[in-house]
Amino acid sequence: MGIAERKERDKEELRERILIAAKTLFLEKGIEKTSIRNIADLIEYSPGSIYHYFKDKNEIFHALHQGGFQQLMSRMEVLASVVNPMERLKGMGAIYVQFALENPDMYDLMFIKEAPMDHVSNSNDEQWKEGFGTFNFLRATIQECIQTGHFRGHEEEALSFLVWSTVHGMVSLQIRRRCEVVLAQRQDTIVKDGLQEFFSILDRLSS
Amino acid sequence: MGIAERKERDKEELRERILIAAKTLFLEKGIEKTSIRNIADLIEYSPGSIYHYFKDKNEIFHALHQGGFQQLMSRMEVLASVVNPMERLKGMGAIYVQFALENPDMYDLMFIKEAPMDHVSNSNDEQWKEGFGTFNFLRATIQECIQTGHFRGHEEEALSFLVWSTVHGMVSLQIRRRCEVVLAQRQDTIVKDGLQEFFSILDRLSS
DNA sequence: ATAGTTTTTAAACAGTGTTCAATTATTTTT
DNA sequence: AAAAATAATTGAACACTGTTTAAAAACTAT
Repeated sequence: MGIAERKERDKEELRERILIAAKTLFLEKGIEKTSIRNIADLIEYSPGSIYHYFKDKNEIFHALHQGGFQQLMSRMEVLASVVNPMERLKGMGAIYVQFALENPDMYDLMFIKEAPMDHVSNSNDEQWKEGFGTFNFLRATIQECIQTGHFRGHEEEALSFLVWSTVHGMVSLQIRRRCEVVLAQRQDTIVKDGLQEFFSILDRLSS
Repeated sequence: MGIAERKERDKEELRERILIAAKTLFLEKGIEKTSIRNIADLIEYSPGSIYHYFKDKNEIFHALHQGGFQQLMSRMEVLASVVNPMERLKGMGAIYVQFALENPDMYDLMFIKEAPMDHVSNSNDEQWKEGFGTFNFLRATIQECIQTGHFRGHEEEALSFLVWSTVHGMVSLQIRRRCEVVLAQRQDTIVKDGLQEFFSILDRLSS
């Protein structure tokens, strides 16, 4: 029964090729301008055949944005060795912002675009449902901070959401070009400067 | 020469009718699903005629999102009577979040969608370029806070951006449905809870 | 009434996501 | 090896999209 396995592998391989083509085009032109026909052209298949591997266009981009989470999570892993939870927390913020600014399109797909979320709510998506590892990592770190006497009087879950929101807010205003007009002269540094302000606030809260 | 004026008024009136139709459909179905043909159907004109009043689809939504800023700004005006800058700052946060949660589609258009920004960068848009009133109001308030001894050691512009980012982050994660999966059981209250955490941090910073 | 100007329209262009019957390729059974 | 069954692939079609443009209609000025 090795044939069935080989066919399985072939199918998986083509699926992967579709994903790679989609990612290439998406990073070049963005989601909206990447059409099924573009993807089909690139892998030299007909447009219809793609629908044997993915239910629709959103499923393709949902699959792509999963890879992004793995990337982000693996970047966070260097922080496992940081024992001080407050330092680890700041490290997470720095890595998060850096990831977003270095991969704006992928970040957009992961945290801003609505396209992939249609799929998350429909099919009970393991990668999301049972965790979203990065956010749980943040929660665990903040819990540790609280246990070591920081953030007195704050509640872990809501504070975690607030911290996430703060870094997300900065990078998403930048990515979606809301700084261009209002902070034109400081566009390039404003996110890093804002992050520094955030760090100094965190420091002030810990004592 | 009253005829030319009447024609001017007629033209302005149809422009307004297009805008109203666009807003109606946009709030019903979202930007992407609102087509020029939909708008034309609603005002009982041909699709082509719309292009005599607006350069393209983005210009229509750019015009719409201007109205949103006026709405938000007028909500902020009740804070003019609040003399304590720290109280005014918290009031701004509350009003901002409330506006976003009550008008999620308009907020989306104003601060998340990329569509209207294409137009902002091209034509030098007065409403934006010479101000974006709400952000300047925030900056002025924070400057006042600093002058009255709060936020010692912080820089006004970067801190203003950070504050804006924090509230924007919370509401945009909510609007773009990133709380559904990761904070499912607390979806309805998490933004208000996060805002409370934020306020208590601000309080802690002022003493 | 005629000429000139604006406004409005229908048709066309080039594209989109998606579906589906028909074709081709491959595997299994006889 | 030939025939039957299964799976993969295709091209055409459907119902849309934003936008352009030449022609028609409506209106104003002479």
